[in-house]
Amino acid sequence: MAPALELTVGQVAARSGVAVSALHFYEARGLIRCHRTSGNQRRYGRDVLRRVAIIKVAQEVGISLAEIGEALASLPEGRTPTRDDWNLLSTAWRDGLDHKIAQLKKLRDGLTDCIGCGCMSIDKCPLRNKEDRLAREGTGARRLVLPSSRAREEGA
Amino acid sequence: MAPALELTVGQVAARSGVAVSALHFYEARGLIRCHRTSGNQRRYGRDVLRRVAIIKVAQEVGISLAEIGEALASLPEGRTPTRDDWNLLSTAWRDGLDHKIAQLKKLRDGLTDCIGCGCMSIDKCPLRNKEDRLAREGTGARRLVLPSSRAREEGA
DNA sequence: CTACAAGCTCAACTTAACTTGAGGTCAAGC
DNA sequence: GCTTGACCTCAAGTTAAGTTGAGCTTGTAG
Repeated sequence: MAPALELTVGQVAARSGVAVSALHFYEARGLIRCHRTSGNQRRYGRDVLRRVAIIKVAQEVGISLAEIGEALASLPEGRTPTRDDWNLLSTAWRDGLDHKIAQLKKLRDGLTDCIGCGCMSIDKCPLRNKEDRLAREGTGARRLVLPSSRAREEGA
Repeated sequence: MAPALELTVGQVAARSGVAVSALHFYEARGLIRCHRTSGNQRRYGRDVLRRVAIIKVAQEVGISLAEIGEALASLPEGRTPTRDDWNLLSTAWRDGLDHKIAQLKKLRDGLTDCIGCGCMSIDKCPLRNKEDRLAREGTGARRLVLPSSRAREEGA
């Protein structure tokens, strides 16, 4: 059935499961790109589907569009990404993803620990103590950030 | 050093690392609770620290305050949570957390797979195909939801 | 060759999760 | 007993991530 090389915005929306308006939005934020027909309509290369898939999965685990955009920026806009291109993105995210996985496990197992300790002696709770320690290191919100963002903040 | 049994809002903010305004906000949303002094000032029990710790960690992995609130609602407000109370919360979240961990791993390993396949044949990419399949099952946004929310949506 | 679904732009609206500010109260130290 | 920093309430502002709607253009199927 030889699929078309180019996809319309509606086709991308249908295949990726995100709304057309969201695709426009992602484009405005520089996360995806397309070229235009002579009549000014968007046409997407097939790699946009993978980009959108990554955007969606990343969002589901609490990564902001800004951070996703940063990571996706390492991919070439003009051509289909090569193995090395994806490799770059992957290594840029690996640490952050591992960290998040650890956070989730800590939450899950922390709750288990809470059951174990019965939360009768709150000071011994690993979950609480971790946060308490963080609090002593400074004030204000400390959010989990991906390596690239962390580096940016430290540099500032 | 016999720590005080009750904490002021400022002390909770300092120890938990969240702003006073955020604590007020969580209270308005029913996520935490306190009693008042004769002068109308908030006083918190020590278990609020664990609640806030859970709120923070859960938020970091993309769980909404509404969902966190639902889970925390299973904890007793009037007394220090017992082993069974935490157990209830834990089992309510276990599936959702496992699912999120799987999503994160898929993202991490999916990127690895992309490197493996070089993304030359996009149709074989496990990440993209998963999304594409989802898209065929209906339109609109499909977000990862915790079991309780999922049940609520299905009931509506 | 024309109807009409699909696209386009741009501005305004929405929800979540807070923060900021104004205007006033409480309480601990000197 | 007063001053000063911590609290209080309530309203309005902010940022992220989209959605919705109005008004206009494109392109394809009959």
